[in-house]
Amino acid sequence: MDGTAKGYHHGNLKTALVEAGLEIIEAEGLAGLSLRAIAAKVGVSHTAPKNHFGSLRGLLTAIGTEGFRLHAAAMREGVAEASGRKARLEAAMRGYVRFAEAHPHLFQLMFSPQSCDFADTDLIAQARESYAVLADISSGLNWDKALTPGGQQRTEMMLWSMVHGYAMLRINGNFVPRMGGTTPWDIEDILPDFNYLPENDP
Amino acid sequence: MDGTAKGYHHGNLKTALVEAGLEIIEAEGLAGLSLRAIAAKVGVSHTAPKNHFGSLRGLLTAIGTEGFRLHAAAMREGVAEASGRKARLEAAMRGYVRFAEAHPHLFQLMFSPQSCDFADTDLIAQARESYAVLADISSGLNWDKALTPGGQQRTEMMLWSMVHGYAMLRINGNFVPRMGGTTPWDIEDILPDFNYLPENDP
DNA sequence: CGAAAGTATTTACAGTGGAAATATTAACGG
DNA sequence: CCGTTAATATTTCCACTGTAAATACTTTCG
Repeated sequence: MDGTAKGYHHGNLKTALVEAGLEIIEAEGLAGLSLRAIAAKVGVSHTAPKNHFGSLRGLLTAIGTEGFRLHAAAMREGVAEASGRKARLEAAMRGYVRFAEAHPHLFQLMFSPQSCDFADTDLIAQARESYAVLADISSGLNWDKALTPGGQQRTEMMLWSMVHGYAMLRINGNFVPRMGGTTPWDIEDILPDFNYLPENDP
Repeated sequence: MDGTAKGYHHGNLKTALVEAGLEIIEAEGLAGLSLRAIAAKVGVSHTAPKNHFGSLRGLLTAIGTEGFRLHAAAMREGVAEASGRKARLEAAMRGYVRFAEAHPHLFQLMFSPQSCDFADTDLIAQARESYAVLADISSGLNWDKALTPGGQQRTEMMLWSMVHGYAMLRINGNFVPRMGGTTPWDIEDILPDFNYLPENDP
C-alpha cells in the first residue's frame, strides 16, 4: 500500500476524502458538501466513506478537524515576527479573523454542532492546539479581573469570546444592517486596553 | 377570513407554520425542522408553505425573525428593574446568554446563514430591535476607546462580539475541553470594567 | 496456499425540497 | 346574485440526499 494505488482499493481514501471535502466547501460552500459529491470527486462510490468515517457527520468532523489545523496556523502566522505582548496579541486576533474571512464556510462548519461532533477525540485534540495559541498570547495581560481568582482563565475566555463573536458576526454580515456597508472597525479597534506586563514577566 | 377557518383554506397558515416550526425546533432541534414536518404539524400539504414563504429558507427566516423578537424580550427582561448603568448592562448581557441557553437550536438558526436570509427585510427589522437593546445600555460606558472616533460604535461592537461569542461557544460546548465540565465563569465575570458615567449624563 | 480482515460496490429504501398542473375557495365588480 | 379573477392549497412527479444490507474484490497474515 503505497498511497497511490489506483485499483479496487484506493489506498489513502481517508485523506483523499477530507481533501476533496475541503476543495468542495471552498468552491461551493456547505450546501455542496454532500456525501455523494465528495465521494464522486474522489472517484469512489458514495458508500465508501462509511468504512472510514461511519457517517457523513464523521467525515464532516474530520474536515472540521483539518480546519482547526489551518486555523491554528493562521493564528500563529504573524505572531512569530511580532515583538511585544500587544503586537503578538493583535497578530493572533487578526489571524483568527483573517482565517474566518478567508474560509467562511469552513469556519462555520468548524463551529456548527450540526456538522461537527464536538466530542470527537481528534477534533478536540486539534481544537486544543488552536485554543493554545490564544491562551499563550493571553498571558501577561493585566486588566481589572486578571488578578481575581481564575484571572488567567477569565482573560482567555474574554478574548476568545470577543474574537469569535466578532468573526462570526462579521462573516455572517450581521454588522451590516447596524453599522453600514463595510464593517467600520477591525478586531484590534475594539480590543480593550491592557496593562501589558514586561516581556520577562510570566 | 377570521383566522380560525378550517376548510380548504387554513385562514392564517403563515402564522401557524411559524408557530409549528418554533415548537418543532424546541422539541427536536434543527434536524427535525423539515418543510414536510412543519406542514404536517399544521395539517397541510408540504407544498402549501410555498405560497407564503417561497421556499424552506423563507420559512426558516420567518422563524428566525420570531426568534429575534423573543431574543429582544429576553434582553429587556431584567433591564427594566435594574438600576444603574452597570446593572442594566449586566442584565442585558445575561438576558442574551439566557436566551441562547434556553433556546440553543433557535439561537443557532437565527445566526446561521444556511437557515436564515440575512437580507430579508422583516428579519433585519426585528434584529435591529434586538441590537437596539444592546446599543441603549452600551451608552455612557467609559473605556479607553470610547472617546476615540466612533467610540459609541466601538463600544457596541465590542459588547456585542463578546456576548455573542460567549453565548455561541457556551451552547456549543466549545469551552468544555479547555475549561472543564462546567463553564467556570458567567458573562459578567469576563466583562471588562468601565467607568460608568453618572445616570444623567448621555 | 488458505482463511480472515479490510475495503469498496451494488442495490434498495425512506426521506428531503421544489416544480408544475390542478382543484378549491375567497374577493370583488357587474 | 352572479361570474370573473386572484389567492390558496393539493396532487403528482422528480432529482437528490444519507443509510443499510448484501456482495465482490484485495490485502494481510498464519
